[in-house]
Amino acid sequence: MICRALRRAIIEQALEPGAKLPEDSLGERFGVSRTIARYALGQLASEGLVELRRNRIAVVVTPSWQDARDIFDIRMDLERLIVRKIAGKLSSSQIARLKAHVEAEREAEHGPNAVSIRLATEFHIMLASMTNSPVLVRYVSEIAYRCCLTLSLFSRPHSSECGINEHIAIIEALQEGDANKAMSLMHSHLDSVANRALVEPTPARGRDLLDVLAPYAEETT
Amino acid sequence: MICRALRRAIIEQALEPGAKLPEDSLGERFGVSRTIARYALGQLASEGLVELRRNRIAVVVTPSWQDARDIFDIRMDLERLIVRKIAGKLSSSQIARLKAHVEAEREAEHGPNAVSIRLATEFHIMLASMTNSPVLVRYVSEIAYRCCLTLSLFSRPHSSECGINEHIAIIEALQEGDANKAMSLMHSHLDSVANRALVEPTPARGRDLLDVLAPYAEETT
DNA sequence: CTCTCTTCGATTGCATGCACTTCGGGCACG
DNA sequence: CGTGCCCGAAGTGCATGCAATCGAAGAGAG
Repeated sequence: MICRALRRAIIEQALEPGAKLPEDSLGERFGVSRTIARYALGQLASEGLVELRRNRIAVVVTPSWQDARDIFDIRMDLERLIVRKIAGKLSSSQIARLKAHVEAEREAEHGPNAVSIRLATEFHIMLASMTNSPVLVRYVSEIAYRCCLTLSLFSRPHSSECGINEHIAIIEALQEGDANKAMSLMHSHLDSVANRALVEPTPARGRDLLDVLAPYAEETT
Repeated sequence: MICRALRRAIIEQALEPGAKLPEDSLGERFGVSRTIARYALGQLASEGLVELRRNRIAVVVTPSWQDARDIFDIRMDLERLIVRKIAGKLSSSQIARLKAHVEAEREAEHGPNAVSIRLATEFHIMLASMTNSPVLVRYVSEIAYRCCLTLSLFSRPHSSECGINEHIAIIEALQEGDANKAMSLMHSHLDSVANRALVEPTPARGRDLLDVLAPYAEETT
């Protein structure tokens, strides 16, 4: 419960990376005791959204550039696996649900950026859930959520419009049962998201003093 | 700590699927309070090794046949990704560590079955860790551990000898830097493990009355 | 004015207490 | 002999208390 709320707050960037998450405050805010808040933090930590440091306040993770690349790599493989699994096997009601979701994406297109990012993410999770593979759903959810974080860090001028058309194309390929086409569409979709979004971080724009000084520190060691 | 111990107990089948895990007993056994035991159970649950039912004693999960297939599917993809990532990029010390591990596998070959299964599993996790991708390590670990459980359920006459030679072949392909060869070796390795191990459960041999009756129950709903 | 040390409030780590739920054995009854 | 019910023991869900730890602000020295 509180877990879900926290997760949403994080992926919609209401809590930006680095934000502190004291157990008391969370508990008080949600009307539960520290025990519950603590449990939620543990869950989120195991999903890689929260960083738990011993004896210190938990914080929203700040994914590194390397993390981002890793995660996108894995995501690419998993999502290709998903479309391969479900291509041509979707019921008409499932297709309808997908199309309805894309419609919702289009409506939110000019709304708040965080919402459209979340919707785009949920589209992928919806696809995953249609494989009826709980593990796959969990992994893709987790990875997709972390991609949200990453996108918020490394891509200021996010524009998701093109993504919507690609979603539609993927649905059509799935409907036709053309697994290879769907896989290559998904591939290029994710690839374009990654390349559009993941602009190599300008080392100068360090959010944190430590990050900026890291390369210099190496010389002195 | 207690988490690691429990995990090992589960994957070595000291605790077989369905075994009850009361918080008090665990805490007492490990000399900690319920709080810690409870936390460990939560972790293991999020790894899919333990099933947490509200107000009821936690139990070691009993993977279904369908779960097993799903997990092997995903594993196949992830492990192919791993060898693709590390082919030709391993240092000589890494190669040495891999070979040493295989040697350990060979030594344990005629020891207790559970140990050789665990070693075989750890070989794959070792490979994953060489990608330097924390997420990949976590997923493969989790999946591999669950495969242990699955193997213990669906394959009585387990023989891992052939697996050892395949491990060696994979190492050599990685050393040569032949990503495609390594991937196809890994593919056939996992495929043979899956097919050797995952004998379709004979419906008659229901461990549990509920399992047997499950298909019939659907009609009545 | 800056740097360091110290101290105290803030926060976590863990254990324990209490209320509620579930389980299992015994007992009455068919 | 089998079946249903009931109640005590066992176990979980959650809150809270206490000690240990961290960190930020303030005092003091240079």
